[in-house]
Amino acid sequence: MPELPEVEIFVRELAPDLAGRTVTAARVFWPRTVAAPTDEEFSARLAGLRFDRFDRRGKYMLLGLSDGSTLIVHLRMTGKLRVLPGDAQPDKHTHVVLDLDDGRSVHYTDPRKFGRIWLVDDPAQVVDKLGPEPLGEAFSPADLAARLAGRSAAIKALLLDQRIVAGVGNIYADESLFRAGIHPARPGSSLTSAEVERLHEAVRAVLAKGIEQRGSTLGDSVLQNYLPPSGRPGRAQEGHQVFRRTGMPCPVCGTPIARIVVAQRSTHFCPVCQGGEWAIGSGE
DNA sequence: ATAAGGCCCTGACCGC
DNA sequence: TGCGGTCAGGGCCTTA
Repeated sequence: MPELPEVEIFVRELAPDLAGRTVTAARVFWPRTVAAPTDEEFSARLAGLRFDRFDRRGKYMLLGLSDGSTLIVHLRMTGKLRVLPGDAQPDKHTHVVLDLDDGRSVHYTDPRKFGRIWLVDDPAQVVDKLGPEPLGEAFSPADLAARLAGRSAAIKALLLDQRIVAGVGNIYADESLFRAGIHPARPGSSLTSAEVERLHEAVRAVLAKGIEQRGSTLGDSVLQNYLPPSGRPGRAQEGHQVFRRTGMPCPVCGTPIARIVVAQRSTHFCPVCQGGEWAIGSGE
């Protein structure tokens, strides 16, 4: 699933291909993919606009256009954006195609149809609820502690809440909690300040390494959930310590990695390294 | 206000 | 081989 590192690589790879290109036509095959405005208005407004800015907020791609509006793309589970030759045929999973003035086309494909695209005047209309960028200065141990205060939900669930911190998904949540040595089911408010500091460091380190390794490509055929526009798979999955490693030895202590469900998400952790002795109300 | 559960979707996988 | 059932999963919506 594309999370912050994967989306970052997407934007970086798309930028040189799209910069200065003008959209000549927009074709929508699955209207629900376009969250706003209506698909007719989407196509009508997009024609004639030129890409000139490229940014990311959390897991959202922000593609700026020449009239000041922004094309926002969220890939969710299985969305992909590729720049293809103009004669490339849309396949059964292609939901939106943007034709460009250089004869090529941007294809949005998404087998799960969970991804969404917006065309808005102000990106805040879509991303204003997001918490701080984890790699930015606004994200500090104090900020994280404040957002966790009084929260009884599992820390794993809170890490997945985009209002706490933007861009962390299932993979990097598990990896961050492992790096910080924190059990994923711990109530958010039960973390000590030392643990919050470790978690803050872990989130940043894990995401930064994910970007460095160009994201995690956990392929399974059509559902290959992440392949950047260049088609070069990422390598971050090779560094995963716990994610989808159920039963395999913990890289630190050798204990088999366990899998539980937290917040309806599969969750992987080391029962020993991640606080085997924790219990609600036990202190320490 | 927070927490928990359902929903959207469909390929993959399992059992028969 | 084919069919039915189940699962995964981010974000949004509803319910308590």
